[in-house]
Amino acid sequence: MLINFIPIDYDYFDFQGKNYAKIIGRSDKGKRICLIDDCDIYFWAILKENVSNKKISQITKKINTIKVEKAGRLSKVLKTELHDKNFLGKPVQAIKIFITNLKDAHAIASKLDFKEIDKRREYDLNFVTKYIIEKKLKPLCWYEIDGDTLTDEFIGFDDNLDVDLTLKINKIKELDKQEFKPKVLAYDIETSEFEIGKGEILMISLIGENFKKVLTWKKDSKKKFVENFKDEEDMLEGFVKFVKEYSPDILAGYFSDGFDLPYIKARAEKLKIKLPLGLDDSQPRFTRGTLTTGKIKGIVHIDLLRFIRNAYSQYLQSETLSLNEVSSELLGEKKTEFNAYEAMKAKTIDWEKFYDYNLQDSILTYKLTEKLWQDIMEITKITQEPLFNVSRNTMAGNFEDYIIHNLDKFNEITERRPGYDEIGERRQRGKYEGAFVFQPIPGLYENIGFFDFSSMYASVIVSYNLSKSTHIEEKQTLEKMNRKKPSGAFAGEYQNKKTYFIKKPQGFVPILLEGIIEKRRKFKEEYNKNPNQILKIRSNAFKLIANAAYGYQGFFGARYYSIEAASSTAYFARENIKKAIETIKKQGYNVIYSDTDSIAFTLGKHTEKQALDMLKKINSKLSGIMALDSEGFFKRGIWVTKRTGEFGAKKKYALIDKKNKIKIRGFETVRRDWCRLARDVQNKVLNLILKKGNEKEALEYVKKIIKKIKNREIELKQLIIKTQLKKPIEEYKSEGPHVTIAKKMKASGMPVDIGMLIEYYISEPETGKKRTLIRERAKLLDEKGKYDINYYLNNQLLPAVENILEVFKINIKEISEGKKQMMLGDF
DNA sequence: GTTCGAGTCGTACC
DNA sequence: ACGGGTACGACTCGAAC
Repeated sequence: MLINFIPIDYDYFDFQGKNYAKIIGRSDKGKRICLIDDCDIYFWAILKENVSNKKISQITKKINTIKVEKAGRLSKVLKTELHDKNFLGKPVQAIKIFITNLKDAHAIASKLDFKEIDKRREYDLNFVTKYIIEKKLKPLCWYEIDGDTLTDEFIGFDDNLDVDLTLKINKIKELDKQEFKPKVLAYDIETSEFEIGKGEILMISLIGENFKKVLTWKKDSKKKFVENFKDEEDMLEGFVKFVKEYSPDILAGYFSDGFDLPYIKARAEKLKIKLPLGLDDSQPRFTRGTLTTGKIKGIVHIDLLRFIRNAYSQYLQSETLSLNEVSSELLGEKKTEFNAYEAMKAKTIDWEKFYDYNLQDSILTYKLTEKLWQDIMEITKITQEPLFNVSRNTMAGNFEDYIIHNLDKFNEITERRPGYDEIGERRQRGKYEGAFVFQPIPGLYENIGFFDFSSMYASVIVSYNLSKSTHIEEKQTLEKMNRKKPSGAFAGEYQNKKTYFIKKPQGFVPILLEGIIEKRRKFKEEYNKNPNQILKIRSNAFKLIANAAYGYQGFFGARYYSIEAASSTAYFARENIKKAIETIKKQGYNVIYSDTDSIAFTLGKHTEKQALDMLKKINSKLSGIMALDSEGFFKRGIWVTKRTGEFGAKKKYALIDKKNKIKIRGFETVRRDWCRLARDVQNKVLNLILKKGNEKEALEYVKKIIKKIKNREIELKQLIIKTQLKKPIEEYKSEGPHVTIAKKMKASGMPVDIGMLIEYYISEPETGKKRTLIRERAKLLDEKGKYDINYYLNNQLLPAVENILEVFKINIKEISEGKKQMMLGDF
């Protein structure tokens, strides 16, 4: 039987002691299909150098007899084969050991204690990853499947499986077809308490295509979309029923790994009911760890917050990743305004409003899933790991998956994941020197050019062949190359010592990374010729993965960890940027700033064309695939002094382009832990100065605001300070204002959780007290009190503007105090 | 009791 | 435990006076 099929969810099962893959997906007719496939299970024993053939056959014989009995299961070695392979770029002889059940790979591997065996590898890859690599049945790609309906051996296997058809795979053929729109169901719950399982689930909303429901047992409603149930138990069963009827490919929530799904499970357990959400009626399973993840068999549970946090957040302006802010930025739509907590506390709940509110959350989640689907799908296709993992992976994790799924091209055996001890050692290793940041001279500059290296760290890794498998110690270099100077190597640096990387052959990590950069370049070029959304998303997906390579190699949890490669990446980046700065200076330009991969300079008497010609010249001399781009030319820019000392502050500047578009970096304006007033006034000041080229209007404006603060004309809303609670209250060694407020909140029964933004304002000190700590004056928003004029002047407004005005030799602090004296004099 | 530098903490840049 | 280092700046804490 032939069908066109797209794999969506992967799982495996044991049958008569063997592992089989179970793949859930759709046919091109929209039918839900389950495929069963077998797959060789094996791992590798890498032999030491120069082991004799006689010895190898002796070992092999012994290996063939290994048996392990575990968990009532007898696992054994099926056969062995000797192969020429590569490990970390070096040729090795390795025994391929075929076994019956992957679950026992660890146990069998630990029995291989022959002194001729150097390393054991790939017993730590999971079945699904191995299966995808072996059979090339990649997630979210279309295939023509030649399969058989189940024969005697599997009969009855799919009796309890909610699919239209189950086939056992014979042959797989990849198709060109690309498009796929999954069936998505978004969900969201509302509860009476925040702590998981503590309160009741009041309602659950569901949104699909032409499908909207709010399930509740609290209060009957005439709204068409509200389904009434007699109690919570009944509602939860109704939830399962609706999900099963809708039969989605994806069940999407927002923070649903950490809240909605665990809550539903906790309540079901408490009420002693089952939650057979899986296609095989299994219940959701949770993995433990710092971050819980909820898995449903056959349906891909996606927590959009996880994806956004890992893949997207660095490109968002939102100050928090709350559903409200993210939706507002990405969709231009907000949550329904309704304070459930307040309403419940006051016991005056407008249930109709509450239902609308609950529904809107699912609507936003559904729309966000639609909006981000192409991104998730592209990354899934590139890394070839199942959607469930990709939607939760960090970008470094995605980069590692990409490597693992492409190692067969290099005949490479996969390196193992570091163990507990190894991670400990890696974490103890000292840090290394990072990026170069130019010390700016404060001032207002005109006609500024901005150059930056494109994907600098990734292109350094490729250009200097920096990776675990290409790294060599100095001694080795000298010996192997039989030279006094290691000219066959790139000399990097780690902790002030030279460390070397072979120039040739190119390592597999740099090769793979070069491929990613190359594809990114290609799709970007295509997009520029023919702008369409898919090309943009595709180019962006490759960019995201490329940019994770550097962090990956320096990350202690990486299979291909190389602190020397990471350190040397930063080192070569520094060398390159400094050299570019020197070149630009030599051409008569004034370099005013540089951070990591960018350089700002004033044109002076040069034209833009001359600057671009210089750019070409610089590019022609750069190593490998490195490239310096022009980011653009700006009318004006401002750099200020540090608060302490007379030097220019790094990572703080503002620019205005020819279209009067302003770009602000590092200033309080873009910091969420400053009050709205200080941020807005600073923003206005920067705007006025950059647009006009002088400070006059800005100064008048600031004076006006100072007066307003002194006259208590500022609304409290403008004075709220928001600080995130980063750890449990008890763990703070030093108690800042936000910790004090968090304590207060907890004491009054308000929900306080790690990650929360704590909001407060600073009130006047009690009379008589001379010196008080800020935290003693910090107050909750609904606590009565007068805002502290001095605090908001001296700790918020003036610090935000004084360094900017100082560029024009204005001392706003003196002006402010002078006014104060005058005012006092008025009385 | 006040002063001041070190340490803690949060947030931003790239 | 779930990418990296660089940097600013507020605020607390505690030693030194």
